[in-house]
Amino acid sequence: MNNRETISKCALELFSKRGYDAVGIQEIIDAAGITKPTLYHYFGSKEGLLKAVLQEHFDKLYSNIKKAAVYNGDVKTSLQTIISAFFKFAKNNRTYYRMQLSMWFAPSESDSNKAVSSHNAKLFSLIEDVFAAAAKDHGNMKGRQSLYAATFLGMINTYIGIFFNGYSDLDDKFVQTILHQFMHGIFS
Amino acid sequence: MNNRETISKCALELFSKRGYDAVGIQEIIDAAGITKPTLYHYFGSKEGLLKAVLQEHFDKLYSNIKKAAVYNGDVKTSLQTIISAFFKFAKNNRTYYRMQLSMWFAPSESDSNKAVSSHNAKLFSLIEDVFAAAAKDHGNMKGRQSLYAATFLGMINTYIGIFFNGYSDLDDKFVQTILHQFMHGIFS
DNA sequence: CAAACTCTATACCGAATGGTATAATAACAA
DNA sequence: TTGTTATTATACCATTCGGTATAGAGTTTG
Repeated sequence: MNNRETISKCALELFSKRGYDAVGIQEIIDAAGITKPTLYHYFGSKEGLLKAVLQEHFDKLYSNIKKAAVYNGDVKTSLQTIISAFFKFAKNNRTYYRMQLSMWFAPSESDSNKAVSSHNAKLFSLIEDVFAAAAKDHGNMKGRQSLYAATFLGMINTYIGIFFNGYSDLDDKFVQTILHQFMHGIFS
Repeated sequence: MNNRETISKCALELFSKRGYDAVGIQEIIDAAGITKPTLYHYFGSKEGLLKAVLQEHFDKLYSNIKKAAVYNGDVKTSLQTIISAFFKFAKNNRTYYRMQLSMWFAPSESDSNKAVSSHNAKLFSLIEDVFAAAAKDHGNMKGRQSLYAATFLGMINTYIGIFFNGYSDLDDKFVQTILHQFMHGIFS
């Protein structure tokens, strides 16, 4: 592993554990065993480092969800596929997803939230599009894509948070639970 | 309004908007129009200030939820009352609830999360107790109080977050939605 | 070999951080 | 009036913050 990767990895771990604002550059370079100019050579600034770290992992998440977020005529199947994709990613990238989750809920004018907000918007519109497409077959869903997407993502993240806190595993039974809950909220 | 209250109010607004770590003492005293020794006289430290601000508002929230979290034989009614209590409080204390929410999702080793974790635990056990009591009438709920409480609180906070982001209002119809969704998750 | 480029270390910068020692002011009780 | 206590301001502290100027080393290219 080269210095750039080492820095990125250490930064992710520290940001995820203690938060972006609370972690100083000094701490990162100590953990990575390098010096400041090396970090600034690769990332330019603390903010640049955060953005780079986010980008790396988000790209993976985005492509996974993009593959999953396809409406083929059956809402239930689509949503189930999406939930599974999120769960799988969260399990395989716990440190990153923890950080992303905390930044998503961070104050709107914090650097953390600003850094993830565009990513979240991209993810959001992916989900929104599914509901928009499904609205053609289900008239009662029309004009509610945004609300549905927000609710759906909120529930997914709720369950991932519960998983992180050890209250449950993210197994197939859980996928069914969230799916049923959500569908019942929509169609009743 | 005396100096102590002014400081507390300004700190809440700044913490809620930009996050605890990102806000410096200097900024708070500038906003409050006082000087450092005054702040340190009343609160002792930055952490003491945070704890005091949290305590003030949490006490109100806790007593509201405590009144609402009573099981009288009907799960649905109990949960509905709890949801309404949360929604009402969130609407009337937006700034505070926003901050609490961000701190609840903050990294586990951050000062923010440490400061709210004990409060959250108190709230959590209030809800847990309701499910534990209800389990006497519904055998299938037995031993799952923790999971149910986590899910239930997660859904409530999801909807409050959606409300904060402007996707919906927290009206009675919304209470019904979350209630049905949750109940459907449990009893199916 | 020499020039150019990439990467990294020493040593430093000004500004901001959380926090405090000292003392003045004000209110109040004896 | 005098002593006491609570409250506030001036001025300061050591440390840490994010960031950089300079230059040495390693490798590549001409």
